[in-house]
Amino acid sequence: MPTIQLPDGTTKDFPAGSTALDVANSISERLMQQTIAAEVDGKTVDSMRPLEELSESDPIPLRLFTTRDDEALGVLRHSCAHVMARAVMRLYDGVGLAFGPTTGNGFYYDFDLATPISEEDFPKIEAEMQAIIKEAEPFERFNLSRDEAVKLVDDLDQELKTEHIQTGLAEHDSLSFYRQGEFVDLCRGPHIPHAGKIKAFKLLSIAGSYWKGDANNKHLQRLYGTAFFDKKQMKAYLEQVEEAKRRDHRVLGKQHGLFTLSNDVGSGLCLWLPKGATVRALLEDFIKQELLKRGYEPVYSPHVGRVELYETSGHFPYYRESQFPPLFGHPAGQLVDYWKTQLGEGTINDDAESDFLAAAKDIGCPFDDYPFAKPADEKIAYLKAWEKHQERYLLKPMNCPHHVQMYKAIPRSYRDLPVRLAEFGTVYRHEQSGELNGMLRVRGLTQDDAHLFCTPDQVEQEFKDTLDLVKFVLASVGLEDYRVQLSLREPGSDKYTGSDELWDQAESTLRRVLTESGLPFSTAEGEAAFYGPKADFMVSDAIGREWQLGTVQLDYNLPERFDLEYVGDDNTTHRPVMIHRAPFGSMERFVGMLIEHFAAAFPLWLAPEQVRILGLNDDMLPYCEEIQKEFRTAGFRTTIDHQSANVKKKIRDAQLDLIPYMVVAGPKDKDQNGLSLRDRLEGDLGFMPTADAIAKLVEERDTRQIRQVIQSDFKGFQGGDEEANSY
RNA sequence: GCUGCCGUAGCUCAGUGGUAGAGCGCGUCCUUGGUAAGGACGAGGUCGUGGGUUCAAGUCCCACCGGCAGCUCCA
Repeated sequence: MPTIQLPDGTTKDFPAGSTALDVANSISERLMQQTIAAEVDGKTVDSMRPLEELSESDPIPLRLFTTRDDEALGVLRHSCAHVMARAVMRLYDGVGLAFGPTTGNGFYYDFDLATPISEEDFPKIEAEMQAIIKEAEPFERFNLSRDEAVKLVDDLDQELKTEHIQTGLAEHDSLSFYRQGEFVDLCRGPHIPHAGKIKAFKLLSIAGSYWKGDANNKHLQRLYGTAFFDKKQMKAYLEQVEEAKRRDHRVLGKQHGLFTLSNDVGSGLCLWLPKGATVRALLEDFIKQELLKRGYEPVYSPHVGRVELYETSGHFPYYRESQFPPLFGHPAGQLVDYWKTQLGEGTINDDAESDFLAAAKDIGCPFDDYPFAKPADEKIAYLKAWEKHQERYLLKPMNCPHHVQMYKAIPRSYRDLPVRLAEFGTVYRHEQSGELNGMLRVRGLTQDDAHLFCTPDQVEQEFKDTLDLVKFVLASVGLEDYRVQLSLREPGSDKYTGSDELWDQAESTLRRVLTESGLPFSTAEGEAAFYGPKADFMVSDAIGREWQLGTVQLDYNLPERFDLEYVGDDNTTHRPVMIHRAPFGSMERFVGMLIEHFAAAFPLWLAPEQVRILGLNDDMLPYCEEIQKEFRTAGFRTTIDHQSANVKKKIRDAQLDLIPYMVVAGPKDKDQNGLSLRDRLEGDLGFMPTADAIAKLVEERDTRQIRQVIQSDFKGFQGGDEEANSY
């Protein structure tokens, strides 16, 4: 007879075999109706399984998940994925099932299917799903031994499931399945009690994918959908998706002349047009001012560096795949580089080697004493010795090695620390072509970068100050809603550099400062950089989407690799600690995100064009110019609309151009030495003296007021981690 | 990088084998007006690039370049 403990601490005995639904029913029938799943010992479980099967604890701690809980929504969606798979199997022959997990916004299922599915097939599939839901059949769980499980999926002709049991699940002795009518699927669960709980669902898109995410594996068709407990929530979600499409920075960036991409310049190489450049320059100026106040020093570094520099830092050849190829001073450079790689991989033969030497000789490198008969590593050493005298440059993939050289340029005493070197540093990364996305993912980007070199004792204060800076700059553009992800090392893993002691110290420092800061944060084990733990800012935008922007990283690795030192108060040398930090991340990504956040309607302080002056007729042009002069003197970016059109047309154009303020100037305004002001949000504000209008705008600009953002009440959009329900 | 789809005027798009179209924008002229589109006329395209098929290619085929969606990746 199990004893159940509810979250409020009360305990109660139930007959053997009682389920979470029985417990809910004992409280009220209504609660039972709303119960979707349960939590036992911190794990989400089926509401229809006997509780004593689920826990050894006494009493058993139980929490009921109802339609109001996010956990329940995940369970619902996963069950809906099963319903979708069942519908697809009814409609098509020879459907192979792969995985069908939930995502932050819905679910998908991967199918191995000869017939291509297209969006035109969605109504058909949705109708079949609706029929299944109407039947409201229960989800029934059963366990099988490995052998029985293999036999079952074999009988069902599910080759992928067979493979998965034999490889991915090799360590499981017993495997769970769920049956719903004729549909049986290998699945960890949990599920909703019956299909009737799905009150709103929709298929969203079809896409290609690969078995287990590997491009060498079988190609699959992935069908995406979403589900909710009621139609209203789903409608809100779908509207949010539409709103996101309307805010696409690639469309708005083109429409408003913010940035452009050119085939001839190259993929992922963003061209900042005057208006976009204005926004960026304002943000950069703003940050520069702030950094000066906080003790940072500006530096500049070139866009290339010798390959040796990145060999020392450890980024070359490790990240070679995502770097632009090296620039070689000698024509044989590339040849030698290639040959070295071949030697390293052991994919060579004598003929190829002779060809290589002949080719090298042709372009001026006889290599007379090449160690022909020696092992590959001696040959590599020989070629490396040659390379050492050659020029080999890399477009810089990060700024740290350059800043490190600046630190090393002069001897440092503990009295000089912390040293804070800041630069808008442009770096180049050869991202895969399929990854490029407008300004959000590019190949040339400018980080609002800085490196802090400090003593171990100073780390805590510096980290605290950095958090404070990030909070301040985000608030200045109206981004107040964010959380921090603290990325820690994976315990027991050997892929990190630095002693356990340093890591423990670094991680506990970050954790302590984050806790004291009051910022919401979550931890992610195994997500740390190889050189140290980091704190990433996950920022929510106006319509509730989350973006990873700024980052703060502790680094014990580069100081070691570059042998950085300072002289301590004990007159011996010590190793400084480095902090990498970029509040915006990159200017490209940040401005791209801001375009979507504001839907290109930038607040007054950031608007490329702040005030547009509209004359009532052409006779007013001289007066418009007088007004413009006064606004310009006050530091505003303004233009005069010279169209020979009526004021309605000029206002419409200015509204569509998202200009924060319009000045309408007619004879009546001129007579009274003033203007009529129009706010893009409020409309006509009526007549006011020019000085008053300017004072009003100066106030709004200098306090960096944010007036136009719609704050969404839809939370969790694009949020949340993927949940792997399918084992 | 992989799979699929796409590439026509500055922008958004129509045009499926027989001499290139619309709307918006742009230019000129008329209009001179009070808070989201006044009117007329006009300029503008070797249809992404290179091959091929055909009497004939924007249209069909191939390759390349670029874009989009998804996958994979992101120091």
